[in-house]
Amino acid sequence: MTTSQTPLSHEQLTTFHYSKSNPVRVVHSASQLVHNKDMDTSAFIVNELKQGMELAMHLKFILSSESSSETKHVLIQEIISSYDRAMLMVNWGDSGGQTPALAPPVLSQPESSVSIGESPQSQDVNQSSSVVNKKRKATPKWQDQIRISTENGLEGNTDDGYSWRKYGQKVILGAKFPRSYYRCTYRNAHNCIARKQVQRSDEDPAVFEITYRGQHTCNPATKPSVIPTASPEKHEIKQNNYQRPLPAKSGEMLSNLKKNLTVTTSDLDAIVPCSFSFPSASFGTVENYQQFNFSNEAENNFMQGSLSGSNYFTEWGTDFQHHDESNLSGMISTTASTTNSPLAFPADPQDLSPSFPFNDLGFFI
DNA sequence: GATATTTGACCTCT
DNA sequence: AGAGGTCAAATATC
Repeated sequence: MTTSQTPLSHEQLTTFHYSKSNPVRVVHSASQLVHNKDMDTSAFIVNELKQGMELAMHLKFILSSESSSETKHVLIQEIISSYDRAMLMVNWGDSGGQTPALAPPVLSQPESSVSIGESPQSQDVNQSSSVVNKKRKATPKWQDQIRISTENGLEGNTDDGYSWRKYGQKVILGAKFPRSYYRCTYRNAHNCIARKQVQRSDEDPAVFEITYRGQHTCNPATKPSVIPTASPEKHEIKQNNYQRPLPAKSGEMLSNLKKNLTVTTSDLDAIVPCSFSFPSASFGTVENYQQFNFSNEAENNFMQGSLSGSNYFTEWGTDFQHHDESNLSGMISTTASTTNSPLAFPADPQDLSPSFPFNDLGFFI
């Protein structure tokens, strides 16, 4: 047996959570979805502190209104996590850096109001930020960790726009559901080292925890426009009649959509910052974010279901316009927690809720 | 036939 | 030794 896989000097770990039952959409982390290698630690710290300030100000605004306690709680959580991350970065910088200079610190993930089962993997990641973490495999350098709990009504939406090939499944000790292992379909063709793990939450089977390792070095342009067939829960998907790729028409629509949604991630080895490009249409909620990036079934159901073509965006706009308080909290949470990735914000500030106060604060650097 | 998935075995790490 | 991660042959699907 040979191991053809090149050891990763830098890896990216990004964890997403999917839930169709969580009442609040929360990005648990403001980690660097868009991680720019040029963005040094101090910049991250500044970002986090700034984010915390913005959140605090918004909380103040919220407190003076009749907002739900849930919204307040989310804001508080985000503020705490923001400052926590900043402190971690400071500590990390002082530690002399076991982590390579280019690798951002592993970010702690304070539990949010959305209860999500932590996998051993993510626990390791969390611990590694503040405690000397002895991970197996030469201590991978986690660059990112993003967690999203979102309600979208679409179960098992774990597609991120990339094409994955399942290469293993493992029963994890203490976990009710097995963990599935995927790697980029273009691993051989393009030497793409991206991998991901998908595990269903014990606590909430509707929640999928997706952990990304490594970044895609394959050329996204070479990716097929059809939806990857890989699924963490194949049996379920079959039950949901999601066994086949999208119909050609839907695939084409998706392709067009994805032209506007460029997700470029790269390993630090490749020194290519992650970047997202979205159309000027509404963007900023986790829901939106997820619908675009993480919905395998979502894309399918989405296309086959109620939406067609540009409705994808229209729905967002509608969603924004009708966001109630709790949804707003999700938006705030999302935008706040992705401060480090400015591209995660709506391209147009108008896309934010009218009551969204960040517009006035020069949130963008 | 090509490609993807399944799954038992093996490898690495703690 | 045990757990997690990966490989690769067998199998399934297109």
